[in-house]
Amino acid sequence: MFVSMTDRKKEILSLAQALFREKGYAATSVRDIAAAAQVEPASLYSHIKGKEELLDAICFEMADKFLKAIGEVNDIYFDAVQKLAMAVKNHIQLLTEHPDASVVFLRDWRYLSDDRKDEFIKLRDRYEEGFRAIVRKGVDEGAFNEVDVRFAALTILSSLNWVVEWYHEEGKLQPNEIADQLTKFVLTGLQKELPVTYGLVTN
Amino acid sequence: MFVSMTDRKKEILSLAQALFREKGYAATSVRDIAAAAQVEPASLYSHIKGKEELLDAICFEMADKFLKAIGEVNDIYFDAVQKLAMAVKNHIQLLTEHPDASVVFLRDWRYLSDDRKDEFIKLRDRYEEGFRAIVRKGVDEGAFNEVDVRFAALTILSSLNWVVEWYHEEGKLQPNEIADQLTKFVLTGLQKELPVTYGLVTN
DNA sequence: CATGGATACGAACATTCGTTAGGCAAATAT
DNA sequence: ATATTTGCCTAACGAATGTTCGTATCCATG
Repeated sequence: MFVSMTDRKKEILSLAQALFREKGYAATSVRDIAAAAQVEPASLYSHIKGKEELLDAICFEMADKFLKAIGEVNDIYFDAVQKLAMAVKNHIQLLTEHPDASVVFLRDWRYLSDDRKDEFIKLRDRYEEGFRAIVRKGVDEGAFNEVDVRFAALTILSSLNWVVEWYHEEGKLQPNEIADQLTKFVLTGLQKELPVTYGLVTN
Repeated sequence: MFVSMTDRKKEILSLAQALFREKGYAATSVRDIAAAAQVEPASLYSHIKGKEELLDAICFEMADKFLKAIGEVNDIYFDAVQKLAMAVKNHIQLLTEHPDASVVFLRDWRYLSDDRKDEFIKLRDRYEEGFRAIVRKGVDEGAFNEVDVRFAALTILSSLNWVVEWYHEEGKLQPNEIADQLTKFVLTGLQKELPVTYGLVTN
């Protein structure tokens, strides 16, 4: 992560991520970050232009990762169910691989400057559109129920995103298992299919 | 809301809610709230003990509402599916009826003081336990798939909570319609049940 | 050896922060 | 009519905020 950067700067970004996640961007001071980096506050400015650059880097790096992930899915897979499964898997993969950055990405992007925030929202919408496209494809092909596409895509993403709130690496569930369970949940829901009664044709 | 309070204090709390929602608790200053109330900052302290009292009131008022809602559900309804439908309906009802307070409740509770935060988390866990109980009941009765109860309850709540991010009162979907769609989604998922082939007994 | 970038420092800046003190006028209660 | 409460004011406090300035040290490259 954070390519084309000094090692020290990457380190600072990494520390900032953790602090932003823990306390929130607005409640994290430059002095907090400096303390974490074991450096005087002023020294940070040898590496960064300002506090917002840190937030900016985190948000747009993650946006880039998510967009690449959904791009691959829509390039490679054909079946809507397969696409969805892969999109979920990639999404969970990113959330669990970069838990700090993900929380900041999901929660603190609105502290970006107005211009950058607008840009960010566009990227996020492109990502959501990736999910909408999958749902739409599923509906068109008759594989999915005729749901409101926008509504469904947002609901799916919602159920995925909360994972960062309770996921810990020590936990018993592995990212792929989480993804599998979520995919199954999204596709078939909670309710058990009632077994077809012997001899009765229900259609 | 905010029973046993001066009208003026209720007004201030209402304004604070909107600001906290818009900018986040940490990024909202007492002066912002004072300006919204068209009053000098110092005047607020005739009504409140401090900034945190506002956050505290919002979080615990909402916690109370949510707990009452799930309490009713578990008192009245018997069937797990019915319980779930009602829990979802009540949850969406509260989210859409108090959108500002809900966002603060869901997002900014961690800026409570350590003591109050601990209390809050207990209440939140009791609410989640209400959902776990429903899922558990459904599994025990054979109505639901044999899912991880904790995992399922959190996923359901996640998919519900994101509603506050995109719900606007002008929108075409009414709270009850949102609740119905979400209930259906949670119960049966996205995938269309394949029609049973004529004459073939699939069980 | 000289140069320049990377990294860090102490000191200080202007602002903003949450909050307190003390007072004053209008509304309310006795 | 008097006393009390309510609501707001001006002024100011100390602390914390993000950031700038000028300088010093290290290290790799010319």
